[in-house]
Amino acid sequence: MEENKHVTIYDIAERLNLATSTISRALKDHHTISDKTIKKVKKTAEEMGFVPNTLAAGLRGNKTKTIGVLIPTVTQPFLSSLISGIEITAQKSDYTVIIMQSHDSYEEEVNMAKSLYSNRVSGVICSLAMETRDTAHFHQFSNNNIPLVFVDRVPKDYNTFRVVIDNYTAGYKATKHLIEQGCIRIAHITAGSELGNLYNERKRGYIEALKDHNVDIDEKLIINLNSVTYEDGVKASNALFDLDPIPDGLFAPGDILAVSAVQTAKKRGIKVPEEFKVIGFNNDPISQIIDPNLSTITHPAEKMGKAAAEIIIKNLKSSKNDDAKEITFLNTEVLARESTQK
Amino acid sequence: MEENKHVTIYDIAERLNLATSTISRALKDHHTISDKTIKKVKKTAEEMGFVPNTLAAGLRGNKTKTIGVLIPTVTQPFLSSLISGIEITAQKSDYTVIIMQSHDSYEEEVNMAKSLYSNRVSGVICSLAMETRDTAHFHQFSNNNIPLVFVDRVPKDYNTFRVVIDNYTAGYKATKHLIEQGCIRIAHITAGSELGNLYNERKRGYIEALKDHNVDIDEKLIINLNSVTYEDGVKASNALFDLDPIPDGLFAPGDILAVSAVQTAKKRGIKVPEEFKVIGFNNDPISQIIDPNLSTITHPAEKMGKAAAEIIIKNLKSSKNDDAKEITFLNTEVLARESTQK
DNA sequence: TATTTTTACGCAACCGATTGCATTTGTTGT
DNA sequence: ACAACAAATGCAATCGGTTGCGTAAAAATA
Repeated sequence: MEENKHVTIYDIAERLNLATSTISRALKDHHTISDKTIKKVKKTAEEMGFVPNTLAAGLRGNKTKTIGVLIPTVTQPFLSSLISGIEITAQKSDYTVIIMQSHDSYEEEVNMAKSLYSNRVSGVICSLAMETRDTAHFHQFSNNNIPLVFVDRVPKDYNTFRVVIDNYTAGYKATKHLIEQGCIRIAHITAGSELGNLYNERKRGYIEALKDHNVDIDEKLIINLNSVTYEDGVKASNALFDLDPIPDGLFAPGDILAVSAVQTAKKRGIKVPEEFKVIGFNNDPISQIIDPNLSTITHPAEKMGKAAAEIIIKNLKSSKNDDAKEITFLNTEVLARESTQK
Repeated sequence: MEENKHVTIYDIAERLNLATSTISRALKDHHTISDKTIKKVKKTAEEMGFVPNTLAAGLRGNKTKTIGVLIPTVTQPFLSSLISGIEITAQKSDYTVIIMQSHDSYEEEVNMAKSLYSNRVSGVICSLAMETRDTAHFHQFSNNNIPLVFVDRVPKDYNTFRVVIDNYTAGYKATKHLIEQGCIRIAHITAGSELGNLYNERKRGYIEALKDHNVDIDEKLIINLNSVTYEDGVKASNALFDLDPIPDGLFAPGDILAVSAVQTAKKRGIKVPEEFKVIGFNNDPISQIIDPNLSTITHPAEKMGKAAAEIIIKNLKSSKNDDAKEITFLNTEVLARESTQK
């Protein structure tokens, strides 16, 4: 059992008969160190298998080159793509990413925020838990000048960076697309949520599009859900199909819901898209698997991740206390596929 | 701009006129500290908004209560479920999880392993990158007594913990299922990979099942891929459908491949399962979305994650140098759905 | 050659929590 | 009332890089 103690700069210093400060600077190509020494140090460090202790550096400098990511779950395609984007950008600037899942629980979110703070992350990227109504647990970051970026599910009353899509416009576009495909009784599924007002926004877009195109707004066609699981979607769809007449279109604010509607329709012998057209949201992988292929709204997950990480890194570099916490809007598009074909 | 400096145990000590050692111990319910003091300290800590600095503790104790996870990507359903399992277990014991993606690149894997080591993770859970042929970059963990668990895509010649399924048996079961459903010309798609020999194992199971049931082994029905993307699957399927006669069954070692085969079949007017039965692998979400629903082999991702994390934590607690690095096998099952119905 | 400037490196404090050991306070026994 | 012992707390070193400041050596200038 080789119990190699970690190699430190002290070990290198001793071997080369230099001061630790010299080693430290040499490893960072500090200009006051001669090229000869730098080469010598680096070579020796390599030979001895030196790996810097991030903790020590972080403790001393009170910064860690770590970005904390706090999201509901990693298993949703949108969120795992978001992570992917964050990670790609972070890695380019040599940042490490810590990922924590709130599982949409407020309590867990509070704990994990504390844990991230405890780990002295340099910046935080967060998509709020469904349950979250209060954002006080993020003050610890704001107050200590730790850049904080909310993504997608963002609080509306918090002065910090936000990376989002324009949910209103996206909802409008989706609904307009259905209208253009000939729908006149368009249903909508929505979900209640105080802080993450994205469903409300999508609904607003839906309503406005109906108004603008003189399509009747029928409250019976709007179903309100507490969560957006497949099962909820099935229930909502069945409720819609129990109506007489059934709606001829549906704007579902998520592909899972849309897929559940398509499958429920098929089960009940309702033809998609002939009798019932559906447009989803997110462009999840399943949207291309289902038959008929699902029309949907693109949700630029990876781009959003990259944008969020870039904001953090840029902010960390400039270290100016930019009070301007801008909101970044990314584009969405209608992806017309089979499920809304005329 | 409130520039709150972080509250430390020194601040608490000063306020209460106690030594930092007392504070530190009080916060951990050390038995040598009186209940009165403990309560007082905890209350004050709470009031002052104290959050322990993980870095300082980690530096001092040379342990961080952090588990490093090094996987190809977070966007695959299997891997994101794996993470989920790891996270759930880790959280129960108050461990933090750092996730890094190798993107199936050997070079990135080497770098990130170094980064994890640099961050002094307490343990490491890894699923190897496709490219990886050499595991020397994991010695730094083994040599320093940092528990290392490989999951799913594991090296065969490395004496450390491994959590896997029995790919051979799974492949055997899948193939046997097709035979039982009446298939006699069963195709198979496989992928080359030195270290992660799981495709080879699945193929072995396929071959053995054919032999055991006196079904002809036809090399033309075995397609070898370099990667397992949807596009590759389409190519492979088309190659199979170009044969005359076409195979009547396919064991695809991944649901993406299986789905691509089903869709390709449908496009070419081949009826699934009547003319062509397919069984996949993993039980990804898409397997329940596709029409017909895909028969598949369960792959207990979350369980594997939990098991891996438990091994790490258990090992860290006992701190015995267990030389017995056991291999944990988890069960798989055939999930018979529509795509293999008689 | 003496003096100023530049270059290269060393010294030591520092970050914040932990912990072995020393010390003080409190309690029990006689 | 005093030794003997237990309980509660303090002291100070430690983990490993980082960095401001000081200084010796080398190079440039007078």
